[in-house]
Amino acid sequence: MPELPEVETVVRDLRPVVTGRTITAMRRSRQQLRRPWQAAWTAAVVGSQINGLRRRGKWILLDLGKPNHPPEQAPTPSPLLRVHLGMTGQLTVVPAGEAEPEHLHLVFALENGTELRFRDPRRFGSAEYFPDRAAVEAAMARELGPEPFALDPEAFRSAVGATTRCLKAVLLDQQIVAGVGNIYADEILFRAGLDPRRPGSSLSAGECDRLRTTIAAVLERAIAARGSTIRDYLGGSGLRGQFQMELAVYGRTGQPCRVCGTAIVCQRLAGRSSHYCPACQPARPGRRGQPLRRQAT
DNA sequence: CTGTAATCCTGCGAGC
DNA sequence: TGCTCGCAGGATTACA
Repeated sequence: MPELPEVETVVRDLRPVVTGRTITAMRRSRQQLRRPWQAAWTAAVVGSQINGLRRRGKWILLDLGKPNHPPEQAPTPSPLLRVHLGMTGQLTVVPAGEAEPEHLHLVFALENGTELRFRDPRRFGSAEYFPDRAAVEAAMARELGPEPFALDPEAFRSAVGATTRCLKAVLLDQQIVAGVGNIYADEILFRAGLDPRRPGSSLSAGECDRLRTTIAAVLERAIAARGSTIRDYLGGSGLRGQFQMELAVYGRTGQPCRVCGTAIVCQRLAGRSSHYCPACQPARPGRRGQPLRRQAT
């Protein structure tokens, strides 16, 4: 399930092999993705040059432009291709002759004989074309919170303290911090020693700061490991991630906590399966080390 | 405001 | 061993 570390890995893998390339042709499967591909987009994309590849939250942004027309001299606004990997999306660059896998939905032929391919078995992902990059970025600035590595301490304390929603819901809220999904939310809360059920407003300033620095630390560590491959995820170069080996709580229901040996609990929070150690993540501050013997439901 | 649940979708594992 | 069923969840939307 691609979250920020997985998306960042894809972007880092692909950036050197797609930047400066020109899209010479495009084809797609008959099946629609999460958001429909408009017929007019294909004509707009073909002939474009990929000027850059970026990540914002869990979104992948491809800056497009016309060859020999630098963005600042372009007569029209600079276009953008925006991709979301959803649950099972894979974005890779391969030689054009390579055998086509199942569930291949978008293929962009590049002028150097390679192809940028979007594969997504579950079709939770999306790809959209926007003629005006600035408009999309303005919309994303409104809808998405800050990147986790640039969190303002005071603004973060204020956002977390202002809500009674549980910490799990807070971390999944892309408006509070962009890029965290279910796996890393659980891992972050474990490493911060915070119970995922606690309301945001119950955190002390110190706990809030600890949560903020742990978000960045866990995501950085996961990026260094090229993300987590639970089942489907592949990086842009087709490699699996390695962070799944380091997961402390996610997917470890009933297994002993790696720190204290207490059985990891799984409970549904914010509509998602949430894993935590009842001893290392005490329900109330200052009760560290007291096993709660809570049963999974 | 907050939570819950349905929606999209396929693959897989548990259970019978 | 083969079937059904439930679950996995990111973003969005509807509703209690």
